[in-house]
Amino acid sequence: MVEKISKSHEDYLEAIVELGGTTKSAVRSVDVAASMGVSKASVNKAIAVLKEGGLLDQPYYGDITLTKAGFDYGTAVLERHHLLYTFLTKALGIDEKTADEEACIMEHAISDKSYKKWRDYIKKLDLD
Amino acid sequence: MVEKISKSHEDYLEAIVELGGTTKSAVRSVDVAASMGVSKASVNKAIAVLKEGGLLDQPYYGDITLTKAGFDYGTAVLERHHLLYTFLTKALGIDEKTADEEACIMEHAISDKSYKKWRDYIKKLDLD
DNA sequence: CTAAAAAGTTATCCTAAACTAACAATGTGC
DNA sequence: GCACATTGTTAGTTTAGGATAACTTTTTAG
Repeated sequence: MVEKISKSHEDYLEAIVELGGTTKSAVRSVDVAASMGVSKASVNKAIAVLKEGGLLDQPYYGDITLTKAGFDYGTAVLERHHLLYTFLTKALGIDEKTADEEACIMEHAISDKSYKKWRDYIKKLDLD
Repeated sequence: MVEKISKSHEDYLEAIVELGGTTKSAVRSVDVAASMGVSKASVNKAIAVLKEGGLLDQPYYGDITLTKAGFDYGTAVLERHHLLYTFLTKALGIDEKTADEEACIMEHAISDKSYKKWRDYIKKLDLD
């Protein structure tokens, strides 16, 4: 059973996965900060919490690697984002910038059970 | 042009409309608190900000009435909620409780332009 | 190999949004 | 019409999540 974390922390995990972070491939704090548009101090604080929760590792002054749990969590958020983005752009015809912004908020709303239904529904639409 | 307000304040306006608040029909603070599951102190503080923003009126120790702008804003949020709820339950087959919870988050993500596209899309589905 | 740049850390502060508790105003039942 | 319950207000506290600034550590250029 995965512990539920805040939207903000979900965003951090998502960004790390998007930057190529895995259990093997490390990511730098400064890149997370740049990609999210937040200060490195904010990243540092979020990292401490996620580390505490067993979602990632970071040695003192070192780079960030995800744990299995952290990678799975971040990947799940990213998948929801992609799914919603596809639906908003392809099914509804919303422009890319708007779709991305709106997917960013909606991605935090979708439970595992709902995600599967969304996925099946979109698969049936057979978009492009 | 409508001023964008916080998700939290959108929730207050939505709740007031849901309780029957209009420019004519007043709503009591205590009912807003009960329906949202927050303290009356929290309602009081939110009301002060919404009043400041011209979205509602409340005399000292009096009931809440919405302004035209406040009613329109609250109604718009509520419409998005209903639309999403319908989509989640009817199109995706998500259970009512989950759909309501997830619509509560997603409703804050949808811009005016996107709302129209969602509405047209769902109309075409011809649900129930 | 060392000076400077870059990256990570820490301390402190700010804001939004909630809470509790105490107080003030209003409304109701007898 | 007064006592008491209900409702609204205010003050002070907490927590999450951001920021800046100063400092430490690491990396890199020459």
